[in-house]
Amino acid sequence: MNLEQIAKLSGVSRSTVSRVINNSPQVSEATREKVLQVVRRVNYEPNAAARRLAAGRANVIGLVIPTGVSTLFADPYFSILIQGVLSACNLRSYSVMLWLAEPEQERQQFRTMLHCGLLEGVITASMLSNDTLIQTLAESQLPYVLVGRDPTRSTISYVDVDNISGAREAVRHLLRLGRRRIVTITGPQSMLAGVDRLAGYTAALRERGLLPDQDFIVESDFSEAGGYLAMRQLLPRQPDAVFAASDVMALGALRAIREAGLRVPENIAVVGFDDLPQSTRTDPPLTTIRQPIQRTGAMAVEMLIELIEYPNGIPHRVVLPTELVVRTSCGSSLKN
Amino acid sequence: MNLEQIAKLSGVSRSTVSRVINNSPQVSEATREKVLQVVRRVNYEPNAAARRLAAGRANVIGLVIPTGVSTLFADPYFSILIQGVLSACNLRSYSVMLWLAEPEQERQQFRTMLHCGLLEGVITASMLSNDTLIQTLAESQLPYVLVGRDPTRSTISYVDVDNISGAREAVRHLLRLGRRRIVTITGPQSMLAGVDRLAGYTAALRERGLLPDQDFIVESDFSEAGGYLAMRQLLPRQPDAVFAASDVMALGALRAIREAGLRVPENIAVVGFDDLPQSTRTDPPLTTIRQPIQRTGAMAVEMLIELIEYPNGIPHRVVLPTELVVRTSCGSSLKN
DNA sequence: CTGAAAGCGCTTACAG
DNA sequence: CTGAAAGCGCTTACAG
Repeated sequence: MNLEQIAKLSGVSRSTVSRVINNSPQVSEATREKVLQVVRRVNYEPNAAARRLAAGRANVIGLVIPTGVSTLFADPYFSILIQGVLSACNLRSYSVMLWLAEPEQERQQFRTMLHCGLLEGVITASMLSNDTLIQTLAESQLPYVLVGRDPTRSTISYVDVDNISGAREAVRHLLRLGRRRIVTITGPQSMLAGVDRLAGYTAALRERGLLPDQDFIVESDFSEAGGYLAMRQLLPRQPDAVFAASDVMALGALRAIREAGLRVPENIAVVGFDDLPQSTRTDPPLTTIRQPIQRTGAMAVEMLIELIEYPNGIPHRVVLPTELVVRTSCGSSLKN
Repeated sequence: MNLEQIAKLSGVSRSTVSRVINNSPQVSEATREKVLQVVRRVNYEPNAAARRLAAGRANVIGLVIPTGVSTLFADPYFSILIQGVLSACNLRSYSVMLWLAEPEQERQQFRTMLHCGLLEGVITASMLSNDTLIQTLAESQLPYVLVGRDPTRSTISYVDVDNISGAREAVRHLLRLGRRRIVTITGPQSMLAGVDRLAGYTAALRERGLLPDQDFIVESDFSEAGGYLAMRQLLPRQPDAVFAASDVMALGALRAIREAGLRVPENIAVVGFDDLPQSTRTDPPLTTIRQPIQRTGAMAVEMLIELIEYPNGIPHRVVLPTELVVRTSCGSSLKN
C-alpha cells in the first residue's frame, strides 16, 4: 500500500495525500478528512526509506555504546541508559539503531553505519576521553550528542552528570561520620567519569586539610571483579572507609571486606556511586550517590532531536545533579 | 558522494559502479579495479535508504523485547541476549533497531515500526505465550524468528533452550543429594519458559515417585524481589531445597533464607537457572543450569538472515541444550 | 562486459 | 487549495 494507491482510493493526487500525511496546513478540511479516512481504513504506513531519500527525515537515530562485551554484561548502568534513550525515542516517534563498539577492527563498521544514510543523528555513551570514535563522528557531519562531557572539544553538545560534586558529597559524608582513613577505588582514568570522581574524592579531603595519599587510591575498571581486587589491595592500608566510584565496584568491595572477616559499616564504611536498583538490597544496603541515569538518556535524546530539527542551533551542555542516598553501609554518625 | 559521482570519477556508468559495489561477476577485472580504487579513495558508502527502496535490502533487522521497564533493568539475561544478537549482526554486516515493548498503548508504534519499510526481519524475545504482538508480527508479512518457542503456531521459526530438561536436571541434582522437601519458585505461568521449567521440576519428582505438592510451588516473576517474596512464602513449608527458575530469583531466595537465619546449603540447598556471570560470586556461589544466552541470540540472527535470504526456505526450530553447573549452593552429596 | 532507462515510494518547488 | 513533474540514490531488466 503506497501513496499512489491512497491517492487513487480517495480521488486526489499523490501530492495531496502526501500533504495530509505530513499535516501540511495548505489542505482543505474536506479533502483532509476524505484522505484520512482512507488512510485509516487501509492502515497505511508511509515508507521510511523513501521518505528518508526524498526528504531526509526518517526519525531514526543511532545509539553507540563503545564498550567491550564484558562491561555491558556486568553493569546495569547501560541497561538503564538504553532504556532511557528508548523510551524518550518512543515518545517522540523515533527509532533507534543500537551499535556496540567492539574492539578496534570494528571502527570501519562504525563509519559505514554513520555514512549509510539511515541515521539522522547519533548519541554516544561512555567514551574514553578523546576517543577516536568521536573524531569519526565529527567527520560524519551528523548531529550528535555525547553522554559524558569531552573537555577537549568545546563546540559539541553533551549531557553529563556532576561527577565531581557527587564524589565530593560521598567523601564529605564519610568525613562527617568521623572516618579518616578513607580509600578510594576509582574508575578507569582513561574515562572522564573515572577522572572526575577521583577529583571529587581529592577535593573533599583537601577541604578538610587532608592530603590524599597515593597508597589510598587504586584504579579499577567499573566491574565487580575489579572492585573486589582493588579492595583486597587496599585492605592492608587499614582503611576505615572506602569510596567506590560505582555501585558495581562497591559490590566487589563488599565481597572482599566480607571475605577478610571485616564488617560493614563497623570496621569499614562503604559508599558507592550510581544508585542502581539492586543497591537497596546489598548486604548491608548501600549508601551511594544517585545519578539520574534514565533521565540522562532521555535528555540526550531531547538534545539530539533539537539538533536535528534546528541544525543551526547552538550546542548545549547539560550537567545533571547527583544526590546522596544514605542507607546503612556507612553506619550513622551517632555510632562514631 | 553518490554513485553518479563515483561513475564520473572512474569514467564508467552508474550501472557499472553499482555492479562492482555489489560484487556482480559480470564486470571485467580491469574496470572493477579502476572503480574500486575510486571507491576507496573517496571513502564511498552506498546509501542504505536508496538501496532499500530500489532493491529491498538494507541489512537492517528489528529486535523487539516486549517487557516492561522494570524487568529489563533487573535481569542481565536481556543484556546478554542483546549482546548476542548485536555481535552476530556485526559479523554479518546487519544493523539492528532495538524496540522495547512498553505497555499496551505502544502496540500501534509496533505496527508502525513493522510497516515503515526499514526492517527486513524481526527477532522477538521473551514473549508471553500467545502474545498479540506475534499476531501483529505475522500480519506484517516480515520474516521473523522467536526466541522461545510458541506451541500455538507450528509454522514459524524459533530458537529456544531446553527448559524442561534443564529444570529436570536441576531437581534431579537436588534429589541425588538426598533432598526431599524441594520447593520451587516458578517464572510467570504466562510465559512458556515459566511453564516449561515448572514442568521439568514436576517431571523430576515424578520420576522418583514423588508427588509435587501444590504448597511447594510459588509462582513469581523472574525478579529478585519476586524471588525474595516467594521464598519467604515457602519458608514455612520447611524446605530443604529450592529450585528457582532463574538466577535472579535465586538471588532473592538467598536473601530471604539469610534473613531467616538459615544457611545455604546446610539448611536449604539452592539451584538457579541461567548461569549469569555474577552467579559465580553470590554467597555462596550458585549451583545452576547454564543456558547459552549469547548463542541463543546469535542463532536467532542466523536463522533470521536465512529466512530473509531464502524466503521460501522452511522454518527451523532449534532447541539449545542446557548444562548443570555445580558450585556450592547445594553442598555435596558426601555431607548428606 | 557495459550503458541508457525505468522504477522503488516518497517530497516539494512550481504553476495554476 | 491542488496537481503534474522532477528528483532523492540506488538497482536491474533490457539491449547491444
